[in-house]
Amino acid sequence: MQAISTTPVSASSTPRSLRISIGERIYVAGSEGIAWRVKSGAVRLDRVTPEGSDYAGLALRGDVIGAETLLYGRYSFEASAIGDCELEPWLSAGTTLSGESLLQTLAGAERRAADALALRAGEAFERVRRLCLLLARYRDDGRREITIPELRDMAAITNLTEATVSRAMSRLRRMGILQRHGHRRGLVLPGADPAFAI
Amino acid sequence: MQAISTTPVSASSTPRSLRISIGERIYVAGSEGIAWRVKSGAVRLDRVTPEGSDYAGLALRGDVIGAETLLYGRYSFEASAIGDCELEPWLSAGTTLSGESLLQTLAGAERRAADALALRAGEAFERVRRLCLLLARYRDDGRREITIPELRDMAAITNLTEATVSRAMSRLRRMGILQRHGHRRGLVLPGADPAFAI
DNA sequence: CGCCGCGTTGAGCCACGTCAACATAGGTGG
DNA sequence: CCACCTATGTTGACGTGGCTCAACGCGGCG
Repeated sequence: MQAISTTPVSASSTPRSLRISIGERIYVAGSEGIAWRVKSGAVRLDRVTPEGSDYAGLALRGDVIGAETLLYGRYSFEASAIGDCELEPWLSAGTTLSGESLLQTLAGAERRAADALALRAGEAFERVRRLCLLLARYRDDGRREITIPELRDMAAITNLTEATVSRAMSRLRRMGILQRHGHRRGLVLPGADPAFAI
Repeated sequence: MQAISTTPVSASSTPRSLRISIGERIYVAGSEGIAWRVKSGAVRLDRVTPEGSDYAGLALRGDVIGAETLLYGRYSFEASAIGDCELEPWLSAGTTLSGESLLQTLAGAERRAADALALRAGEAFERVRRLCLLLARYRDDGRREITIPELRDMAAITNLTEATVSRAMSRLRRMGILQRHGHRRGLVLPGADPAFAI
């Protein structure tokens, strides 16, 4: 984990877009910065408490992170990339706040929160399978692919242990639902298995 | 459970505020209506799927429910009162959308979503205890009180079974953390136990 | 080369789910 | 008023899914 927050992006020098690699911190709670829209990838949000930081939300393509900076100037949560991410500034300085856009963001946040809650219900295998579904994206050839996050992150999201997640992933591979997942994290092609179609 | 959605509240006849009793449906997914701010009480949100409806979020005092109606005119979720509620219309027709207010709502929704996620982590007793804390409110005399939701709702929120929640509630009572909770749901006074102070 | 972080897998155990019986409150109709 | 029914909550007995603990494999890096 390499923190990029040591060189915070201020609103005055807004870049076009930002690339973050899997495993990297995007920002820490309490630091200054701007809001971002996730163009691609997956982001894990954490709430920081005196006893440590706890998983507190998920952001995927289209979601906005750090919106609270438009109010307070500082991030309330901590964000880390759990897949290679591309971010773009959201509502860059000078742009007037569009009520429509804000409402879209609010509605999206509520849907995503429901997704995150659902990932903590049901049997272990089902949870991991649904998480993979959520993380999958379509390629140009119509097949799907996933960048598998670290087990630690998948475990936090599903509220399972790393061992249990590992067993579920092994089973997904044995069943042919996931292909090509070696000993290291990386790109995986979900099969065309109809069971994966839901 | 008595649905009030059969007489939907249109934006043209906006009431000052609305009182809903514990157990009643506030609105169903797909129906027309307006957005509400929860002045007091607790609301359970559900996502409706072909296989039934699943718990999808919690709204407490200050939170906004049904904001998506400002975009689509219809509710995406289903809402039910799990405590006696007082609701007031949010951004009634004619009021211009305030970016500030929307951002406050967005930030609040994200915090609440994090709370809801946290209620599905940790040991059963801890989860139920934290849920009670979240539902407690201060009275004029400085003591706290809770309207205990139905076990079914507490079970859905914490992702436990009703039996397990019942055992946890019994233990809270035996420990003196909750007082006066008979065989029926109702008002309960949390004790001044320091363990309850967190 | 040796260390370290991450992932995998097995063995055993326990917190919680399942199932069931019962208690209590409220409603409804006689 | 009681008799009865239903919905909800309580509690016990028992089974099990997932946690714990541990050993090991593998890759990256100094």
